[in-house]
Amino acid sequence: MAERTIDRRIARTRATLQHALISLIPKKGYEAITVEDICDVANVGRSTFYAHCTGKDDLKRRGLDEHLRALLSARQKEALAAQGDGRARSLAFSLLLFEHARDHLELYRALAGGRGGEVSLGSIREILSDLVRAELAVTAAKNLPGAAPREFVVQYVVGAYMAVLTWWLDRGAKPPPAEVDRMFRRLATDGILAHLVEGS
Amino acid sequence: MAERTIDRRIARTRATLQHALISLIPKKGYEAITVEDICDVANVGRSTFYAHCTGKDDLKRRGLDEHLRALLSARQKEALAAQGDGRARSLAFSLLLFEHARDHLELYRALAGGRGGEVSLGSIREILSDLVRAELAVTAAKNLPGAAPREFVVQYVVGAYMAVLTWWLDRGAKPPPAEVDRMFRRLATDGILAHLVEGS
Amino acid sequence: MAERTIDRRIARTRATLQHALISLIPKKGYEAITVEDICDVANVGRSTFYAHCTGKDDLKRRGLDEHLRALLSARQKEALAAQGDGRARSLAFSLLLFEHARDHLELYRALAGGRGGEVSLGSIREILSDLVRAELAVTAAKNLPGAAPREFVVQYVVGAYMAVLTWWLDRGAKPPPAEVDRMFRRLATDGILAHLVEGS
Amino acid sequence: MAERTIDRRIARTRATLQHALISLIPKKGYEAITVEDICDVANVGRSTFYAHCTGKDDLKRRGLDEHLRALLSARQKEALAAQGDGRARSLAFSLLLFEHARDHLELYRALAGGRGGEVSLGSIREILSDLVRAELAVTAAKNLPGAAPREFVVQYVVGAYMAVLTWWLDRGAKPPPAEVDRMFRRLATDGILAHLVEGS
DNA sequence: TCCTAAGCGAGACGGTACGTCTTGTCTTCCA
DNA sequence: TGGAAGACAAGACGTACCGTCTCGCTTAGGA
Repeated sequence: MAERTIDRRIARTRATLQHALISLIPKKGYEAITVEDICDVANVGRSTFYAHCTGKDDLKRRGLDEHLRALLSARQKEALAAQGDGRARSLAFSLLLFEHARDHLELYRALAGGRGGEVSLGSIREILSDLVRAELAVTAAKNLPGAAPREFVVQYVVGAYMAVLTWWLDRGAKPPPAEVDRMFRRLATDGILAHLVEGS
Repeated sequence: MAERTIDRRIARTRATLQHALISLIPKKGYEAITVEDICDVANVGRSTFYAHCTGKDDLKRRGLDEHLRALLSARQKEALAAQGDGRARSLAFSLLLFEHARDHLELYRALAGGRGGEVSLGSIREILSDLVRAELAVTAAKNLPGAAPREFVVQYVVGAYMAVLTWWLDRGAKPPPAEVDRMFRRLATDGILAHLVEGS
Repeated sequence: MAERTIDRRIARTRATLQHALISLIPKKGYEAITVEDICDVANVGRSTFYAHCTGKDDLKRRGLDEHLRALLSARQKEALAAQGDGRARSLAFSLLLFEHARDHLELYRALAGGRGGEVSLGSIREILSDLVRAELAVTAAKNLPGAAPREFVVQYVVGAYMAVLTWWLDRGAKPPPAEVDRMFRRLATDGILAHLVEGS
Repeated sequence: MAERTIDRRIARTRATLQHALISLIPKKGYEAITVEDICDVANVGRSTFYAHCTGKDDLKRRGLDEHLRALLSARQKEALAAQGDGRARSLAFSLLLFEHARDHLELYRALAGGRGGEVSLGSIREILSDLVRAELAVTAAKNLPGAAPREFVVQYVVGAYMAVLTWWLDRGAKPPPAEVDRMFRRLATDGILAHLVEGS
């Protein structure tokens, strides 16, 4: 069979599975979903499911990965390119992702909320780490003696961001993205002491 | 039967179960452990297990959490009480937990490492949140207008700490606790900008 | 737990499974029955099923085996004991089994009919072989030179009997057992030539 | 494409499938063979397989049965035609099949041996039944009163033959076909009593 | 001292999800 | 246009855990 035709069929099945998973998450919660549930919704046999991924987690990861990595890496390039003032433009992904999360609120809340939240966000975490790592490589000219290793800072920033994002989503994403973004970047760049004594 | 004797028996069984779980974690990883495994190691019948807790997670929570909460909250009080200078003493739990993690490296790495890491650390996260929340209640006199909500800061700090802790453990906890603690608190209090431009 | 109590519980479950299988055979035919069907009828979990037998065939065999071997070996002893005239009493099992089959017609037709018939009858075949072998050991004084080996005769007789029994059951067991028994033993003892030329 | 060419192609594919099945039987046993196995060996797509037959059993039947039926019915006709003395020539298929089985020992043992033996031999049984039925129609002039129905005798003879054949094959087909044939026909025509008291 | 109620081990059980396997259908392309 | 390739839906399989349960055994107070 022609490769392209097959590829298209496969891609369509894969997409159906992704969509089935996403549509189920709000109904039952990620943890409670079974492979059979997904197959039923997607009108797909169990064997087909396992022909495409090794399990529920794998399916989720593949979907999220492709989605996010495409989104972020594309727009991140612009941000990095347009970067003049290190302070103003640093952590460029932040606003981008807050906005994206608000636009796809259902999906994000489903992924991040409740028990399996942290697991689900593993992929986002990795992607963000890549971005922050790249950004720091530009921003921080050299690895100063006595300073924390660059990877340490990466983990610090990404960990903080993920926690804040999750919390914001769990509360309904009520403050507008721009404001959350401002708060996060202020804490990240200036530290909590500055925040505590002066306010914004 | 006398209540006290019974209580003692019960406590002993409970402790045996806790110990069985902890001893299994390094061997198979938390996720892979089954209730039967625990019962086998503890020489306990399934029914007894379920007489004491509702499942694996419950057992873990009761054990680890009580343990940690006792450890941290006790010493945290001293820290809070002795707190004169907000800068020097803030985030008092940090060094304490780094040290504790290094002392029980096997256990922590088992909990934090690999796949289910974030899930397992959920309890620690909650405990830390409580601590930071309490600390901020003292440190930050009022909720300044324009500043981030206090809970936002809590999530930020705890998220960053957990990420850094996990990363440190995954790397083998090589830098000494005191140094990691210093790096973390520097980033947290003064922000990454200070870190980037000046060094320590 | 006391052995007897457990044994009783186990025996009851086993019996329930046997009964479920037997009750299903007339409805769907042996081949079409799934393990899940049996479990549903028996109100038993899959795991319990597999704790008692290795599969559908095994369940069937265990049931049939116990049942028949008990029936035949008990009554066969009497027959052998009372045996005076080799001609009149030979192949003593024949009438016994024809009658038993008619009394439990549903069961036998279910087992013997259709596709899996021969498979199902494997156990009966073995049991009968044992009986005939024992009978020949008494009847045939010595292994005459030029004659067929005794085991050959055993296979011959049992094969013929099984075929005749199956055929009779498939036709509804209409001729009375006594008559079928007479026909079979006549053919077996005197051969088909005698049958063809003289009649009974 | 010319019809004949197509027909030839079809026939060739069919033959390839047959051959694939036969070659697999000794390796895995009939029951364990899957359609995919056959397709792999035959270098044929699944769709092609199902274009030629409805399943594994169908393929076996078409192959083995045609083969045997051709072999037996051709030579059987001669036997029936040349039949003068009912005793000497009766059960003419017997020697023929014993010889054929010995010549294709591997195949027959695969079919007859072990578990699924009787199932696989179902086809042979049917063919033999047809032959014996035909022979009896000639030999036994009329349905004598009191005698067993003709079909009863057919089942009796075929059952006995199949059992003896299987037993012989399972033992390695050691006695030469002629001898087994003699023993079988002696038992069949004269009965076991004659065998027991006089020998050959 | 015996009695009695609880904790406990043992493990059978009903259930549920898993990942694997085979079947038979269907679609697309190639020769 | 027949056949190869193989994706697919369907669904049975045997396994692994789960959480519930029933059963006796032990054991340490209160009678």
